This record gives sequence, C-alpha cells and structure tokens, in this order.
Amino acid sequence: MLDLKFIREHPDLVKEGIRKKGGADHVDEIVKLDGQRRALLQEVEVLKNRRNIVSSEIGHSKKEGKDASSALTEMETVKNQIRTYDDELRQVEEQLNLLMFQIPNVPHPSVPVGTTPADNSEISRWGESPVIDFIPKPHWDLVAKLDIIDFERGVKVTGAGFPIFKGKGAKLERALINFFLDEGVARGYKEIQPPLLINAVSAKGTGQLPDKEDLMYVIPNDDLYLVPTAEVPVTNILRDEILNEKDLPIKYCAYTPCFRREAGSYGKDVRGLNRVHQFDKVELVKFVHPGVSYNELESLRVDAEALLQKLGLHYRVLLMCTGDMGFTQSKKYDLEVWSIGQQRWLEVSSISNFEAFQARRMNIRFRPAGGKPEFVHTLNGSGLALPRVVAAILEHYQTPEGKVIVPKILHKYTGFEIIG
RNA sequence: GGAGAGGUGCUAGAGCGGUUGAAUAGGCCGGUCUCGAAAACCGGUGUGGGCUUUAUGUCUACCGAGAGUUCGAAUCUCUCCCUCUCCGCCA
Repeated sequence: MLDLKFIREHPDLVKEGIRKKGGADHVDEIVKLDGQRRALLQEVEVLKNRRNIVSSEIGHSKKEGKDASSALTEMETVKNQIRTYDDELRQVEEQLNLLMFQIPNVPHPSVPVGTTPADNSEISRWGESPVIDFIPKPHWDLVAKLDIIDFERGVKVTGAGFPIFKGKGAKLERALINFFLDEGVARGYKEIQPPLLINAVSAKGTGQLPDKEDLMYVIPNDDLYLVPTAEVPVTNILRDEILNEKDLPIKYCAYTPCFRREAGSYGKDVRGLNRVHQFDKVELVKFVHPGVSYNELESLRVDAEALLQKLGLHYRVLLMCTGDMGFTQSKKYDLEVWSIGQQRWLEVSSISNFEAFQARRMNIRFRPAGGKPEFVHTLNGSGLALPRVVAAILEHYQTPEGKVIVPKILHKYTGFEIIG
C-alpha cells in the first residue's frame, strides 16, 4: 500500500508507475474520495466537539441538581447528525481502502521499463557451463535411474507436483537446507523457524491477499493458509511494532517448505523439478532504515549469489523490468542458474525491495532519534529455492555413466561425495 | 473439547457511567546537586487522523477487535479474538 498523502501530492508519479507495471488506474478516484473523506471529517469533528462540550455541561448540571433539558434536546439533533456523517464517512473510507489496496508499488527509476521477460536486463554472469564430451541428461532422467526422486509415487500419495525425495536425494535436500541456513547465519541473519500456516491478516500484510488467493492452499475449517513462502510468516513477525532505530537492520533467515497451487502451469515449465506444488526454500528477510534500502538490496543479492558461487554453478543476474515485477515490489533481481541438461536458465532466487509498501500494510515502524515513528523498508530474497538448484547440481555435476559428483562444499553435510 | 478468570500506556497495576488520554509505582529522557557517579528532588515521556496563522497550536479518535445502550462508555450489553488456571485428549 502506498501513502495516501503521497498519492494526493504526487498523483502523476503514481499513475506513471501503474502505466509501467500495467493494471487498473484508480488514482483520480482515490484523490476524489480522499477529498470527500477530509471534508466529511471536518464537518463531523465539529459536531463531535460540540457533543463533548454539551455532554460535560450536562454532567455538571446534573451534579449541581440543575435542569439540563434544553441541552438534552440539542444533543438529540447533534447525535443524529453525527450518525449520518459517520455512516457516510464509513462508506467513503471503505471504498477508498478497497482502491488503495489495488494501487501497485511505484517502480524505482533504475528499473527498465518493459512488459515481457525479454525486457529484463541481464546484469552479470558468473561461472561457466561445464565442458563435457557427452550429451548431458536432464535431471528427470538422472533421478529416475539413481532412484533419488520419485515423481510417480508422489502422484499416488498426493498428486502431481509433490515429489518424494529418497535416499541420497533426501540427504542432498537436507544438506542444501543446512548449508543455506549456515551461510545465512554466518552472514548475520538470525535463524527463524516460523509457523507453516498463516492467517489472512498476515497474507494481506505481505501482499498475497486480497488478489492472489489462488496461489495458496486454503484450510477452510480454520481460516488459515499453507505458507507459499517463508516471507509471509517471517515478515509478519514484526507486524504492528515500533522498532528501535539502533536495532536496524534486522535480518532473518528461515527454512520452510513452500506450498503453491500454481494453477494454470503446464508443459516443459513443470517437467521434473522445474515447478512443483511443494518445495523447500530458505528465505532471507530484512527490515532496514529507508535511507539505505537500496544498498541493502545489493548486499542481499550478494548474499544469495555467494551460495551459487560456493556450489560452483553457472548463473546470471537479471534486473526485472517494470512489467515483470510483482505488485508489491519497487525493484527486483532474479538469479537464474544454468541447466545444462535442459539447455535453459532456471530461476532460483528472487530478490526484492518493497520499500515501505509492505511495512505500511503491516504497520512496521521504527523511531528515529527524537522523532515520530517512520515505516521501515522491507526486503527479501530466496537464499535459495531448492528444487531447481538440485536440478542444476544434478545436471551440472553428472558423469557420462549417469552418476553425480556432489559439490565439495556439501560434503560435510551429505557425508558422501558421489551419487550413484 | 469442557469449566472458570482475565485482556488498560514501555512495564507492573488502579479505575467499573460524567474535567480519565487515563491514578500510583517502575523504566526511559532532561534538569538540580556532585570532581564524577549513586541517592534524593524537580520536570518530561503514546499513536493515528483532520485543520490552520506549522505551533511549547487546535480539534478528533484510540483502554484486545467489532457492534449496541446512553446526552455522555475504559467503565453497561452482545459477538468475535487472545491469554491464564483446572479437567479431558495428546507428539
């Protein structure tokens, strides 16, 4: 959510942002409703002031045993007027609120303007695709032969998109989770184990609700949702709090499974581990001083990149264009790892600055020295999402015989150096 | 799941229809005292919204959330949420 005052004072900037990102433009309507709201507020507050004064006069009269009937008559009118104005005000505010939730975050000036993935700009590449003298297999062929990930039986147990990790596959998964968490902690993030179910208020805070309900699994009996990402529970930890300025930045890292319905996906995008309904992810979340949030975005990117570098995987960094950015983001990088078996890039991390957009929804503030509370800026990034990293490792480190060499950094976590 | 108690400011804790935005204590900030500190004493210490001559300004709202009764609600009523105690169930 944006600041109403900001929209009032800079409607053109907000419209410009909407134009770049795409979506409905309700700015004029908001400005109009805001005007109505303030006019009504002025009227009703004068009446409320009158009510308070007369009420206390009645109190005094009664105490002294005097007659207060004329005051009581006046109050009858005032009371009804207040009721009328309050009703109208409530309607205007409800409508205003509804529209406010439909205004996307304003993209940062450094974000390229565009509408399709082709408009994203590649910032850098790291590493190289391995040089091999055989035809690399895609991971789904490798895992079937090695019997470390079982897609078919996952279908039996739950449905498509719920893979079963077995033996060294399961151990590799656990090794990566531990590796990612340890690296996060070493870089100053506090490890968090959040709830895996979230309520509607939390989902609204980070922006999954009201518009993206379709991406989450719902628990109707208890009015809860399965976490689509650790971002939701972890960011909401500090909801409705005023933080000490000296405690910023606050950095959390958390491993959770993530549950996504991914309705409407199909084809090669969902083959194997490319897109599944349940997957593991370590998420990095920061609450920072607004003045430094873009520096913090860069360091968050560095934190995530370090993981891929230590795994020795070839990857590239994309700066996402306005149209390819989410509703809540001001600026976003994606990390894409090279899949040699599929000959394509796979997204393994999404690193975003939300500025005050989420903080305003969640009411997360800090107290500047001697001043009024201000909203923090929130950021998050995957560090990292497991399935495609696993896919890339299996494909990148495969041998001609269909075995897989485990990256050295993981040896102490896996306890083995080769799969097969 | 059953029975009971309760949710008040940074914290503890009064208030249970009328100068209560809220006693009192602690904390925190500032001051006096001191070579310095402690103690003692004095003063200050919430958030959102509106208005304007943007100010040691003013109005309004906020005592778990929402609705209601009343001229007037932290105080009474209803619904919901949460916490605690006991019982039941249980990794």
